[in-house]
Amino acid sequence: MLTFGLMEIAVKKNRKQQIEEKATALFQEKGYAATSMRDLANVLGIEAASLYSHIKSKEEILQKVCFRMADEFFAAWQAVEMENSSYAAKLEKAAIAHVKVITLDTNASAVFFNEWRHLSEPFLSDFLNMRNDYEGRFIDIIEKGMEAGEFKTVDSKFMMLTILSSLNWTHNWYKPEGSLSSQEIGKRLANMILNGLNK
Amino acid sequence: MLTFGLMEIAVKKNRKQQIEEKATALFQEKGYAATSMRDLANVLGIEAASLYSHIKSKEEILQKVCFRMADEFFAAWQAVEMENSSYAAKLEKAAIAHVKVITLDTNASAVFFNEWRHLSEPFLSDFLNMRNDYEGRFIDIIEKGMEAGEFKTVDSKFMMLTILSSLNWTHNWYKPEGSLSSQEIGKRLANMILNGLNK
DNA sequence: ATAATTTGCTAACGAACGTTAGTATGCTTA
DNA sequence: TAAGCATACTAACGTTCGTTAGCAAATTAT
Repeated sequence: MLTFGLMEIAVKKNRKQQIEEKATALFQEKGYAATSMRDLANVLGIEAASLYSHIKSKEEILQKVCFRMADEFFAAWQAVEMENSSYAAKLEKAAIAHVKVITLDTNASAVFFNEWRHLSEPFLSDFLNMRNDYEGRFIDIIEKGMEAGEFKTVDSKFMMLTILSSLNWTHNWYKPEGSLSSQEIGKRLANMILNGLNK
Repeated sequence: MLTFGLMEIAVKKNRKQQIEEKATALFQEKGYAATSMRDLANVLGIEAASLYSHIKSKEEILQKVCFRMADEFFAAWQAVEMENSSYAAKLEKAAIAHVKVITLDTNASAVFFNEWRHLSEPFLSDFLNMRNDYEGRFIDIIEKGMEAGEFKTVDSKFMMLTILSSLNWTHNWYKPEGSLSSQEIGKRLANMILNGLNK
């Protein structure tokens, strides 16, 4: 059967990818520290030692997930820089882009948000520097929007933390089969952030 | 020396409490699974086995922290039920009360928010039921505020998740020595939620 | 004064941990 | 057909894990 043959090839060519995928799901569910290599092997139907034909270490998986997600968040920012009307529009673009990255892989996002502290140096410092840089971009929009008289004069860092917490939390409840698209969720969150709940 | 004598007594009377406090700090810092009883003992300057003169198990500490925090969140809700003007005012009261509980112990809050999944049954189910109940109270305010024409007609669950994510995130950045009081933070968050960032 | 409680120790338990070494099999490529 | 690569195995390593048993000293309560 041709399809079967192709599937077999696909499976074999991507065994490492498969390991990372299952590991990501386990890290999301039980946490990095509480997930054992034997747990992971069990999900894949192999022995724990066999994993090491494909990966260097448990932490290598965590590193891959964390830095791949970081890359994706930065890459998605392109859409924000192309927005040239208002800062409100820029913020909406940022929200949509950010949420889009999260919804494309909620498991990896959960690991990115919750398990990064298990990175060892120098990865931990690199990670925190990137996060700082990223958060700075949000602060930038808020402050420029304030200077332009578009936004209320507020504590920009406080506002960034509030905004990002709302956006990031989507990883915890978004379901691809739900009625809301990723884009729609980003729009609604941006609307909430900009206009609030009051009528 | 009198003071020393009193300190000694205080220390001994509260050794269990002291263990829970240090454990909470470690769970916050490294996560529950990555914190060993030997880590904990080391912080207290004793042997790991000595901990078991005071506690039944590692998980017992987690249970205590999680359910004490849950109790406090529910207790703080009294203030919300006394508010009888608008639903916006009710929501502000809820935000202030919620943030107040978090800021009184950010370490315990972090454990409450991030480590509950390591609870075993039946504690895990109990915990999730309580959380569901609590979230329902926020949904209730939002929906009644919508019916009263006070709030925009929105997805109430979506809104609850967005609001609570902002409130909960304070555990991650609040510092008692900072310039904002707990009350002030609650007010600002409520204002953000109700009116948004737009001028 | 004595009993009870609190606090801590050493030694050790079985289990689980991440990982390595060495080997075997089958598929892909030259 | 041979070489190389992908995949997985068994066996085991040293380490760390949460926890128990049994004992000892000091403090507190009766």
